Amino acid sequence: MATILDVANAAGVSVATVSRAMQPDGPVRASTRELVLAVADRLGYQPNRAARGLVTGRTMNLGLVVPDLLNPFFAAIAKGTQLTARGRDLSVFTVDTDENPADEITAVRSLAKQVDGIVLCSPRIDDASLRRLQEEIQAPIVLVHRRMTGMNSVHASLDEGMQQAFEHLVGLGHEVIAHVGGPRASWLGDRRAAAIRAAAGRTGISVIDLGHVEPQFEGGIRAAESVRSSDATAVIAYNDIVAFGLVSRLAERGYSLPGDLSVIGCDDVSLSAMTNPRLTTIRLPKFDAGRVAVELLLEADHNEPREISLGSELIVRASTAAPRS
Amino acid sequence: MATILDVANAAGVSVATVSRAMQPDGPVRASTRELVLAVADRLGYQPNRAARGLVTGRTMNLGLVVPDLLNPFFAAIAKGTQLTARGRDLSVFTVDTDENPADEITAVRSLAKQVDGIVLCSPRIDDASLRRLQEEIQAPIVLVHRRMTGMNSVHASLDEGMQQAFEHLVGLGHEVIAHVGGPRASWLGDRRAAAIRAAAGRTGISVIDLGHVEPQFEGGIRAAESVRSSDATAVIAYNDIVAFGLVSRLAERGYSLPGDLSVIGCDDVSLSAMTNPRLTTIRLPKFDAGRVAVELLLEADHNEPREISLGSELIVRASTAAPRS
DNA sequence: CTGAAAGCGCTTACAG
DNA sequence: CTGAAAGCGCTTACAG
Repeated sequence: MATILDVANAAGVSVATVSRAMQPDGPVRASTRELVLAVADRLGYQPNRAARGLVTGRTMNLGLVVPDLLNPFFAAIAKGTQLTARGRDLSVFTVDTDENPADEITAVRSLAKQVDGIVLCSPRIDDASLRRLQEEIQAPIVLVHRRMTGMNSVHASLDEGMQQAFEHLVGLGHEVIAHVGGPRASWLGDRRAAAIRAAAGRTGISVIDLGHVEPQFEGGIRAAESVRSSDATAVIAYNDIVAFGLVSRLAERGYSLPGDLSVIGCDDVSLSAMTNPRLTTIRLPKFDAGRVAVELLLEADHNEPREISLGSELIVRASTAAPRS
Repeated sequence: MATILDVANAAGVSVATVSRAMQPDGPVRASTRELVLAVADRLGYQPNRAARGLVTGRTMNLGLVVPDLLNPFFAAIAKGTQLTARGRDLSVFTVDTDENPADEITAVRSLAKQVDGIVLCSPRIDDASLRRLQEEIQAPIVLVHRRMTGMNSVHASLDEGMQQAFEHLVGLGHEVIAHVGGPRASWLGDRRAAAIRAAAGRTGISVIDLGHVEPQFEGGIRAAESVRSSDATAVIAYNDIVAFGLVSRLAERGYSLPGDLSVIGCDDVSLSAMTNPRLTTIRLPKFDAGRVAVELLLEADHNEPREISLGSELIVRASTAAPRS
């Protein structure tokens, strides 16, 4: 709990000099810096960042808001954000809103004063609220996996991955596939639907829309029945977790996968490579999305927001195969 | 970016009065508070917590240090910590050390000044370093899933769960089981080994020690061979992830689970209920561990550290069955 | 290169 | 109940 004054006294200099010595390029005589640093080290002095932030206006803190840390997709983004931030000597406040949209607003508001910027991950709030929030606070925000004109964002383009998925399926001999969608009116959901339409059009595969489910394991369970009663020989699920639910229920119903049905997930969550069968999925940037978000934040120009689009790619594993003829 | 002075001016009172009005039980006339609060609300005033912390000595921030957010076990603990903290109006700095012990020390040090306490989760550093760290900083630390005399901690007792696991196996008709251990010299690992010895002794089951593997999916893959060549009809894995690796490789080798082999994991990570077959596992407190850690931190008495032990329980799912006779 | 002083946004005795 | 003032730990013009 040594303070800058303690160091100054012990070193026989003023606090101003200590302050300068602590800065890599502060104007101090080399020998003075050496002395100060030695004393600081001996006393275990760590500058109080809050006090520093008060005067510099830079807190050296970042805020990270995610809907659910238990969702490995967000955990990966959080990890990317953390590690990148730490590499730049930034601390990060993480808040898990537990999928509660109202909490996103609260979180951003309370974070606003104590951070230099906020990474807002897949916000569930509507466009209007989002825009209002942005105008209300002064800290720059960067959106992850959501886009909004006038705001900084980094998101994934699903197009490449989806196109690859369709080509993969066509190559295997599939002709009709089903799509199990996630929550309605989710930004990512809309993007996904568009990517599917585009890929379907290009490959000539026909797509059966099986409607929307909650983006959880249970959603997949619930969708299994409609998949069974459809003519599809393959199914693309909203995300990996939904795919797991699908696979699980189908297996219980006696399906042998991938022989009886090919399943493709989305996200490439770490567990996708651990299930049985291992899941073929469309990999979305997670760690990288977090990394880029931090970089964007640091060079954010409020007047000229940037939208960064990262790619996606199909990861072929064992849950897809040729259909039974 | 309204400041307390802005509010004071707009309300025609002093900053002291604004400050008091913002505190639930501050000594202000009711009508004054009403006025101030209205003005504050209109201006979107949010007190600067860093400035407040500077004078009160309470930052209203907590630090959370975990080895790996991608590990769903730690993600759950992080979530429990977050949500509990938020319920008490505390913000939490999260740092992911990426399994790097040295970073634990760095993280705790840099956090020390800006938080009221630190939740240190499953630290990988050795006892001596841990103790040194504790003495070096002034902020209270509470250990999660690690115990150290003289420090606050919340950890899980594996005894109940392990006993239940053995009884379950005995009831099914198993007589010899294998144990795949995790990293040597891990605190939790030692506890686990002790719990197994105790349970084995009580139930009369004989245990084959299959050595240590990395606590990852690959560890399970690697252990599969020795499991196959052993006489065990059931296996207890270090954690769920290792169990997944085991199951995966065994399935590839043509094993039908649980008929050919019963598998029990540990942790009850969310994915355990999503795999095929669903994993029987020993549930360890995760969310609750995080919650209790925060509570402990708030009432922490440096002079009289407390050690809280939470229970464990067997969750029977589909990866265990009677052995083929 | 160095120090004295002002000030960042708040809270809290101290007076009234 | 309210205000003026001091002070939390720092940084940064401003002088030297």
